[in-house]
Amino acid sequence: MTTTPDTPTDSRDAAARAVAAMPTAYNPADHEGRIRARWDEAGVFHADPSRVLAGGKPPYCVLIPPPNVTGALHLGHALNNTLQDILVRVHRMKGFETLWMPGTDHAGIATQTVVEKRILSEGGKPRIEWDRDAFVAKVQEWKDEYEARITEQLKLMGCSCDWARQRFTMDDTCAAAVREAFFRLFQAGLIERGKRLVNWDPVTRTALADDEVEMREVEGAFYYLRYPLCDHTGEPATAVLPDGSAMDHVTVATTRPETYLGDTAVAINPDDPRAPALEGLFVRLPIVGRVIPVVEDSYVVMPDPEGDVKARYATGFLKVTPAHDENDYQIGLRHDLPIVNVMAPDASISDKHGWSDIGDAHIFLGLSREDARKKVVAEFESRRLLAEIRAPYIHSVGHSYRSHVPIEPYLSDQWYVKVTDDRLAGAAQRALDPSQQTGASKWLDNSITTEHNLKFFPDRYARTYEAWHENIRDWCVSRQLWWGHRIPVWSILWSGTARDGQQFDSKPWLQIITKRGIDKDDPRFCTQVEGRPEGIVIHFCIAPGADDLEEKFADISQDPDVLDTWFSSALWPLSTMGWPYAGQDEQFPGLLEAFKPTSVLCTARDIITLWVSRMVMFNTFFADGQVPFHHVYIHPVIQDGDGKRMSKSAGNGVDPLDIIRTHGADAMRFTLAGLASQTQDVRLPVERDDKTGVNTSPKFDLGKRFCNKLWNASRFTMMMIADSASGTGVSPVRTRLGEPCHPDPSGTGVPPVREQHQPSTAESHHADAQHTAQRAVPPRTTAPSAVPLGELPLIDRWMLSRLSYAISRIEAALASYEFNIYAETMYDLLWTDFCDWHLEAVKPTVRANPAQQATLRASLDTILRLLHPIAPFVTEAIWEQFTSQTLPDSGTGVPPVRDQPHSGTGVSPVRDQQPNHLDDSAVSTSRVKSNLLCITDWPTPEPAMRDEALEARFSKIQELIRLIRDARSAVGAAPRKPATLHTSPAMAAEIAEFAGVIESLAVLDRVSTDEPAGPVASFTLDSEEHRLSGLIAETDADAERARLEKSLADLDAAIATLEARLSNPGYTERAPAHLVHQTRDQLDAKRNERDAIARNLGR
RNA sequence: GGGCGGGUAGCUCAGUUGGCCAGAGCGUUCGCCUUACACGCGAGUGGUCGUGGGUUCGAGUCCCACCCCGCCCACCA
Repeated sequence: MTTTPDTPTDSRDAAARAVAAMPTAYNPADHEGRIRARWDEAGVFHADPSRVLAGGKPPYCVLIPPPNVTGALHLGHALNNTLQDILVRVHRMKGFETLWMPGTDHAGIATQTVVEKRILSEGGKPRIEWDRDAFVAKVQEWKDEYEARITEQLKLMGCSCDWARQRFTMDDTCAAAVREAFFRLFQAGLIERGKRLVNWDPVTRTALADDEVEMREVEGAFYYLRYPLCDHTGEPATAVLPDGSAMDHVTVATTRPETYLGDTAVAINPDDPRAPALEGLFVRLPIVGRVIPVVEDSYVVMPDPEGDVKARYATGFLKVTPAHDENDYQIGLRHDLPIVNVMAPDASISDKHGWSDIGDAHIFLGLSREDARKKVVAEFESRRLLAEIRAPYIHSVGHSYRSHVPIEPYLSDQWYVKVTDDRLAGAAQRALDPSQQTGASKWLDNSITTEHNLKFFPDRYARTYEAWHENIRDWCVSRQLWWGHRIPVWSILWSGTARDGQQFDSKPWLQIITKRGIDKDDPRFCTQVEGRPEGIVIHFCIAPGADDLEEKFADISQDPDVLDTWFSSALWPLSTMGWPYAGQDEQFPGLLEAFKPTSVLCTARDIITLWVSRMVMFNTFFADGQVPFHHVYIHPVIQDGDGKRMSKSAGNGVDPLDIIRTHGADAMRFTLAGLASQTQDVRLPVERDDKTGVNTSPKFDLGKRFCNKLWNASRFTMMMIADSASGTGVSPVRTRLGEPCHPDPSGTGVPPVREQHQPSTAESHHADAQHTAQRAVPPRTTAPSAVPLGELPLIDRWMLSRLSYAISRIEAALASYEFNIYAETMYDLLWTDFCDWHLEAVKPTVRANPAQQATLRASLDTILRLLHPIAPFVTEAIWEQFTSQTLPDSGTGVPPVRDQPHSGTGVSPVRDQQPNHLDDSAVSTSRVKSNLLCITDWPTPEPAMRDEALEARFSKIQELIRLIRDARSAVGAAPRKPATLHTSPAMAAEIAEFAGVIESLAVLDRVSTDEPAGPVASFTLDSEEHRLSGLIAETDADAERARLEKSLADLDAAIATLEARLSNPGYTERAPAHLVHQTRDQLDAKRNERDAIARNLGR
């Protein structure tokens, strides 16, 4: 069955010429565009749910965290998407049906803000003067521009997204999901209207959610204001304190004097000794003239010079401004105080929003809060009512995360999602994997069953998630913006009493809808009634698609507000898959069934509260307790070299496209992957290129060099193969796979623990449901199966062992999302093991040894496969060459589309797909099926190939070679000057086992067991002395002497350490015997080495 | 104030359950255009592992306290 395909010799020669024609440096720009086009044409990134549903393939799905359409992608996006692409590509190669869903986020407030700014900077009119629809159209233009740009950037990075399914959080599909979700929540009583203090952004003039507020340290001041005491009529009054002194005013301390206009009380702690004297008294607000009570409230901090910050600054009297401070609002509720709002939505002082007793305070009207502060202070000072200013006072103040101005606590009517309900926060909390729950959560009612298999990587982030739900507050979802999903609620004010003098019944809405001819039992709407001073407001929420109902409400105004952008983001796992109409829409056949829950969410930690939590809450609510994803991988945040956040305005940002241009996409990806450790931040030193003005980082050079190294190692490998392939091209040696001729080195018959196949991320959580599918992915190997391991030269067996080790290590790293280990393993495998040792070792022999060529082929094959997810372009480019060389009859015109891989029995047609056999007929099969690396199989570790004993032997050899090179270098001998090694018979025999490798690598002309004649350079390995002759002339003896002196000193130090350890009775008595034994051996060895060197020094 | 992460070579970072002389890349020094790669090859130099205690025969690793840096949460008296 082992026929050799007849391969035209001239084709072989052509292949050899093609390899020779490869440039000596990898130039990414020569390849990336072409490779991208090939992927595109092959359509290999398009997921087909039917392949999952038919039971053939296990699913693997990743949802992109949709980038905001506010601007172009930055380096953080590059990291985020590189890591996702790595996961997706690995799983695609493993035979999973992979879906990476791309898309963008409309980013309501952020986008509206940047567009407003741009319009103004281009001389346009402010938003308020625009027609709403026209403005939204303008934003839409911006969105189209940036969506296209972002998509292009992702493609340039090599992201293997399913572009045909790209979504936008405000497209029709997502809009339908938003309407449906809102309606269902409304119906379930989880959405309600409330008049509360909200986080108000006076610049964008909208409410913000709690987590859209960022705290910033500001330098402020404490102002001490005097309020004259009076009685309830406003007549001046005095209080007599316990110490007998009289008091005609109170002094309040505040950082916000301008809010005094809205004060409706002054509070004192009931435990304050002065409290009884003030009982029943009032104060008169200066200028305003408002008479407000002194109330007792234990919230008030009593002054204490030794106490905390508050106590040190406190006077014991607290001005209470319910409309402009959350705590004051609470005090106001407790004491039933009036609420006086003295500000307009832009935070200027205004009497139009709930303030009528202006008095003489009209002088402040119209001022900004900043100017009002100055003026209030000045007016108090001129009236001798300013007791003191203590500055600076450093404190943190909430700022809008978009406009960056201080947040104004502002009383307004807003829509809230009651996330404090057990069905939302509770369900989200219970979704957490039990292994990551602290057990202390108030939400853990185990009588409610949900899927609980949401897992965080690294697991510490589970605590962030958990803590968030413990203290969560209702989510304000209405935004006073134009860019976003309009709230589907129509409201009407029902004023006064019903006709006929009757009180209206509990369902005034009945009259409203009856009048409109709407069936009261129509399930497509639901209502909520809100009591207000001016009457009753009835809110009608209309289900999506009920256009006739909307028409009937046409005379009632729809809520002008839009939803918080995170509302639609929270639905991302559902809306991207076509929920809620997935079943009825041709566009989404089987998507939800096939790919939900998704495999992993890959994001940065700042998004855990904003997004992750809300996705889980909504998903568990809308999808019967199902989690939206099994794993949440939180990757580090990239900072600049000084640990500062990268930002455009700070000028320390790095543009991914610049790096792709200068270094190539693969170089960027490799470097970024190497940064992705388990820590929370990583630093990337940023340097500015003075010529171009472009920011870059020396870190990316590593990736560039690495790609170049791969390119050249591949070139060399292919030359070695191509040269020799002009004969039969096939080894005469054939064997069966999986039958190691080499005895199991460990003697245990099992591979080391770490080498065992670990379930991949997706495999583990799909384990139950996808059991059958799992078996459909058969194991494969990287072994050059046609040659028995035992007949390969030792150096080749060593290389295969290193390959096997690398595969297992990468497998483990991927399972725990340790991308840096993956990258580092590839670096060591390619650079150190393959290039530095294996290629160098086989150079003299490989041309004449087909078995060694097979090893080279297997090595390159495995390296390309393993590296492809990190560096898809360069590996794919080399693969083109590699496969066409292996199969010179390429160009058949067969599209490089693989028909369903791994389908069927699981008995291994897969083996036929490996080009790494010596059996070229097998390779042909693969060639016909596909020559795209991105859909070629992922290597699995072959335990038989791992030979730890051999690796240990070769480590010793490597040490020997380093010592020889060191000696050569130290005595200043020419690098290529051959030397003779004089060694022990045992070592000579071991060297012989490696068949010339050592002689070649260490530049030896001979290995001898004889005594050397003439001057030598000597060194010791273990306790044996080795000498090199033919290297030094008498004149170099001084250098050799100096080198020996240094070795001697090092050895003396080591011996002292070991002796000290052994002279410690505690050590010899209590340490494990094998360690003590080992230490004794070491000491003996060091002493022997020392003696040998001393002898050579003539002592 | 509560929580989390970090402090290891000049720089950026690894260091798995405590156990040979603490590693890598970059930088730097010396020598090399050696049958792919000068984006390269070979060999060096370089560390009181933030500080102080403790546990242990043995601590970068475990415990306690403290000092810096960063992040998250809470807080405009």
